[in-house]
Amino acid sequence: MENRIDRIKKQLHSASYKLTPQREATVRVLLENEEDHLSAEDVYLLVKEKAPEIGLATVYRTLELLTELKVVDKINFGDGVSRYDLRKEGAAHFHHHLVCIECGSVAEIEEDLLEDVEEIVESKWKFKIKDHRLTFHGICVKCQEKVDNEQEDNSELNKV
Amino acid sequence: MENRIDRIKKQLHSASYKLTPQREATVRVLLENEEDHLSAEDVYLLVKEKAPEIGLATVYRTLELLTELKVVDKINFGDGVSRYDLRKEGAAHFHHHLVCIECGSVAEIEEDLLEDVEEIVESKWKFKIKDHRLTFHGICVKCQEKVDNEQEDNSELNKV
DNA sequence: TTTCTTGCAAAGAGTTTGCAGCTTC
DNA sequence: GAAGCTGCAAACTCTTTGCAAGAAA
Repeated sequence: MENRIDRIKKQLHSASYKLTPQREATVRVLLENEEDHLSAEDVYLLVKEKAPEIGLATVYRTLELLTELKVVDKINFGDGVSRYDLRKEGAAHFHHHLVCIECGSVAEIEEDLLEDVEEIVESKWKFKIKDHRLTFHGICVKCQEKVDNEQEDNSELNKV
Repeated sequence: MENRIDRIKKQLHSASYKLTPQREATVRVLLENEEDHLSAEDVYLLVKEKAPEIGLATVYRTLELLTELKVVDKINFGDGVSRYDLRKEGAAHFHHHLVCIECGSVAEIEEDLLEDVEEIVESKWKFKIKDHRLTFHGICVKCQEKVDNEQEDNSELNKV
């Protein structure tokens, strides 16, 4: 993890920004919660635990900065808040998401899967693709099992 | 177009809603600007031309209603505003978008293209897909040509 | 010193809500 | 006249900005 911090520090420096304590605390929170899709507010609350004097505006400014440097990706699942997702190192493409419409959980797909599709789009629409956003909305395994169990329960009840 | 209004009217009725003059005006604006990706404000301004007394809140309420009935899809290209996109009749899947990072134009792709990908996702991640959002960010044909011309201009200049 | 960065508070943008009045059945 | 719908204004949420003070080069 320290290496990643160092690399991010270099990225900041090469764009003439500093890795201030506030920025570092913010980056650490993102690294420690890599699996989650935190909103600015979420990040703020977590950073506050390490650096209580930090202001929400600083968090917003840092997240904006990290987005600009492509350290994180700003995503939006349609719930009115922007979320920030650490970009995997060396990942050529932005990963995809599976959003469960039952429980709201968000899973990530690292695999590209879009190579063929992008090829078609570039040749057929003459569109030079730089980035993509792919989100599937549906029902996660857990919620599917939940429904199955309920149906089972109901049939049990009907027997009685 | 009248048929589509009629069908939307029926959809509303079957959910016990009425097609009031304000709602009809809103739907007509959406039909007349099917190619665009209007924000609530955009819709409001256009509706005001037909029905000047309409309020912004009514437009928001109508768009929410239409989203609920799946007449329109609410989308977000990350610029802070929600946009509303009329769902194509009979379209099994939500269409895709090509957003130009130069000029901001948004083109639509009707083709599904994701059949194979969805199959993989459903079997490998056991995720029951209900809907998807796919947006490519890149450079549209026009802006590519613009860049080409500029480069040409520059080389012309260099000659002199 | 000069430049960058921060925290705070205020402002801004987009959206939602409460409510009284108006329609419609 | 009950139920649904509307316009208006106020409220709310998320995000950005202005500014004086602080930290770093």
